[in-house]
Parts: sequence; structure tokens; C-alpha cells
Amino acid sequence: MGRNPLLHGTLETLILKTVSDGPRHGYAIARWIEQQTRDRIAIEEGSLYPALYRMEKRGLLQSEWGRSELDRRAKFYSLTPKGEAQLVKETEAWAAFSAAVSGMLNKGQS
Amino acid sequence: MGRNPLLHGTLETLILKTVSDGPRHGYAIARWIEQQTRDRIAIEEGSLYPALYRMEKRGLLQSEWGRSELDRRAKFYSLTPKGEAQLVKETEAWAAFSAAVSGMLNKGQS
DNA sequence: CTCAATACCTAGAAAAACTTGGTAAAGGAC
DNA sequence: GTCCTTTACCAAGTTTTTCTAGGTATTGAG
Repeated sequence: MGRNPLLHGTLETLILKTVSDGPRHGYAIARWIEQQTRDRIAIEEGSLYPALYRMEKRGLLQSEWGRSELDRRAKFYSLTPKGEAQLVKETEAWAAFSAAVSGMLNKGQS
Repeated sequence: MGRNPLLHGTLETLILKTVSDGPRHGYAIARWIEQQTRDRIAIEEGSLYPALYRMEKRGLLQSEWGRSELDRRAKFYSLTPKGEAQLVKETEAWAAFSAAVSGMLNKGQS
């Protein structure tokens, strides 16, 4: 499947979170996530663009063509109301899930 | 793919952790994980048994037929040295990953 | 006798991330 | 002037994993 199976299901949440700050184009979303996670999470373009595409199709994101900071053509994504709701939902799901996993894994270590 | 995309990649780690306590049969592994996570993580048999099979094939687990607490035939899995090393590695990977994700998602909420 | 629980297994579907390829334009190095 | 890196996008097909939906068999309760 790929290098980071843990990313499964989390990538979309990270995208939603990034875009919740304001419209951003795909390339900038990837760099932002990598920077925020200090390169502990790498975003491959082959994962990113299909994710953006299906999220827009599902109504979580909307897009608009524009110009990047470096004046290149770029597609800017922003949150729809549905995407905003989804971000809240997925953030809660992540918190519950990660607490459950950490709870198990941290049991009985020095 | 299924109901819980977040489980991707984590199921094997949870199995390793469960079995690190001592040999356990498949059914008991599933119940143990569900109990430990207070049913926040459900283990489907269609996920569990293929996972056990491939983990044994990869040399992370070894198995032996025996009798369960209720005297039914059951296959008991235990950690190999390789599986033990893998558990350490995956636990560290999980800690780094979940910290990175939580760090991003918790930024700027009330 | 029937039903739920225990215990295992498999085939195929579904989903997501990734590999690998490509397009295009800008700017700096040489 | 040509080359290379960076920015920016996209798509086809592969891989991995989880899950759905079936199945077998045994035990004990009612």
C-alpha cells in the first residue's frame, strides 16, 4: 500500500485542518503538513491530489484556480460547511482512537 | 476498505502488544483488544485472522494448536524475537506519528 | 432441539496510499 | 543558451489492508 500505513484515514483530517486556516493550494498543503509535523509525516503527491479530488467530490472542499505566491497557476482549496463539520467529527474520532491505542501500547512499559 | 480506516497499520501493533503478554489464541486477542479499548476499537474476524496469518508468515508470530479455557480447539500465537523487535519499533513509530497528528489537530482550538 | 457463544477460516470487495510516469513554467547556475 | 531545481498539477495502475459475507464445528443453556 505504501510507506506509511498509519497515515490511512488521517491524511484527509490533516488536509481539512490545514485548509481550515484559509484557502491553500495543493502543493502548499503538503508543505504545510510536512513543516508542521517536522517532516515526521511526508505527503506524497500521489496521495495528496487524489485525496483533494475525492474530498471535493464528496463536498468537503471547494476549489478555485488562482495564482500562487510565486505567480504560478494553482488550484486553491477551501472548506465547505460540510468540510468544517467533518473536521470536527474526525478530530474527535482521532482523539478517541489515539487515546485508545496509546492506552494499550503504554501499558506495562518501564 | 471498511469502517475504521484509522486502524490501518495499527491492528498489527495491537496484536503484537496483546501477545507480548503471553500466548493467546485469535479469538482471545480480539476480545482482549476490545476490552482494553473499552470497545472503542472493534476487531473484525475478517481482519484478525488474515493479519495473524501474514504476521506468522513474516516471522513475527509463531503458533501452536491447543485447547482454550473452555476446552475448545484453538491456535495459540506467541511473539518471536523478530516480533518483539517489531513491537518496539512500531510502538515508537506510533508515538511519533500520533504526537505529530495530535500536535497539528490541537493547534488553535478553544 | 434450537440457539448463542466460542473458535477458526476464506474469497472477494472496497478504500486509500503509493509508485511512476507525465506536463508546464520560472529562475539560477554554468 | 542550455541545464537543473523548484514549483505546481495530474493520472494509471499497484499494493496493502480492512472489511463483508459467507462458511465449518463444538459446547452449553434453555
